[in-house]
Amino acid sequence: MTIHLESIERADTLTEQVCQNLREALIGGMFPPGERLTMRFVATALGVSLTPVREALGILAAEGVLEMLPNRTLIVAPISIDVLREITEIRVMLETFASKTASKLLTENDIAAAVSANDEMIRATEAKDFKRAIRHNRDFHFTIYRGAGMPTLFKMIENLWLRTGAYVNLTHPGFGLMPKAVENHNRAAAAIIARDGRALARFIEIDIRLSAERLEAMLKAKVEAA
Amino acid sequence: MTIHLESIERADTLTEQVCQNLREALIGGMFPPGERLTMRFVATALGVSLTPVREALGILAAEGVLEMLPNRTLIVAPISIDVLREITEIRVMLETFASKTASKLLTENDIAAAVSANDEMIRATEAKDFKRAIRHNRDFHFTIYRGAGMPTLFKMIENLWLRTGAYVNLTHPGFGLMPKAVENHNRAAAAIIARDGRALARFIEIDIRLSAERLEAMLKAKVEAA
DNA sequence: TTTAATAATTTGATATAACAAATCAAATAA
DNA sequence: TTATTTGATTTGTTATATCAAATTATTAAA
Repeated sequence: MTIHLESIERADTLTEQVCQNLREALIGGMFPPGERLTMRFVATALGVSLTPVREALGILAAEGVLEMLPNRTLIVAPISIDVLREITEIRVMLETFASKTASKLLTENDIAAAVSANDEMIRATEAKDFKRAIRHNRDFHFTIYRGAGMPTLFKMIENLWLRTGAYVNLTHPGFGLMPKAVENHNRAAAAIIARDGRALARFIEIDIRLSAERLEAMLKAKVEAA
Repeated sequence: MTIHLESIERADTLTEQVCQNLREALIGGMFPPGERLTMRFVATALGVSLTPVREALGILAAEGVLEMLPNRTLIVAPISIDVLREITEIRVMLETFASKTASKLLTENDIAAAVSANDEMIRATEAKDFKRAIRHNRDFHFTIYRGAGMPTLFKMIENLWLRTGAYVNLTHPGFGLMPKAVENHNRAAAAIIARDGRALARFIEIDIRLSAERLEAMLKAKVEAA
């Protein structure tokens, strides 16, 4: 007899949990860039010992999400304008490639999910619920990128998003309301439905560059203020 | 009085040293893909405690260089053909971009270094000293990529190289001798001197695809053998 | 001899202890 | 008051101890 049972997944390691926890906090804009993260603080906040926290922070630092100062202090990595521009060009390459690849592979479910995420995002923006809007924006993009079926590419894109994540909460309010951006998003959704990879890639690129411009303006303002 | 002293760099953390050590071993092909790495083995081999080893392995695993099996065992990440193709496409995008950017920025020293690395690589290949050839090939490529002045991009490229690193030592002997590859390398060197970014990018792409084909053939042979 | 059950060993996960470097606070001297 | 020095505290680094899961070795049963 061969019974088909679901394979039991072992519970995540504490390190993985801490990592994920911090990632979500970063995406949620809980820590502003430059904020210092001490190990004992994170450890007591999450109720674990130093060991898994240290490992998690080490991983995030290796990914460039956190930055280690010469004193060995870890801070949420601030982004210079140069690095932002660099990340933007890389994002354009990777995300347009993922979009083109995905457009042929997306299931009907994927398409429905992406379109609904887009709708929800616009609705949330209109309701000025920016946290929700940001989440749905993420869902929209990542539903597409995941659909490309390329795990390495996906991970790389995720990482680049994470690195700007701490800033997104700061730029988005104004950005979400821009008619240009909304219109662009809707066109992207239409391109998904039509499985028009080239068009989708074009709109994704515009989306990336629009938000990068936004962020750059914000960074410049910050530099001047200092 | 203001004396200008060189800033003292703190010695690397044990974790960083272990990380670097393992990276070099991987590049050098010391561990075949699939090889298991136990923490205690690495720890005693390097004469440190488990803690820094565990952190280093965690980082390498997060980077995809090592793979964690369901049992929590860490092995040198084997590469499937699908992932190889994925990595190849990403490499083409990132490395041609880096090449184009670098061609305008390279200093005369950089150019000299790249050209000399190329010469050395060909000479080492002719002498059938493949270890040396591999090292100089790396130097050639990374001198260019570093010249783009894009730290994030550079890190990403480095990581992709590392992931195929464990295989390179297996494919290279035959590859290095291919007249097509040698000729292509020489043309790339000429393009660097001429600061012809577009041409350089073209040759880099050919180089990537040639070696990827090589590797893919090897992987297929391996799969059949199993 | 092969299989099943049990014991011994290895290995990864986590917490804690100990130390050194860095930071901060308080006290003292200018 | 301002600057300097000393002392106390925090923080990162590393090693070790402990435990549970997994693997391997051994023994007993078929």
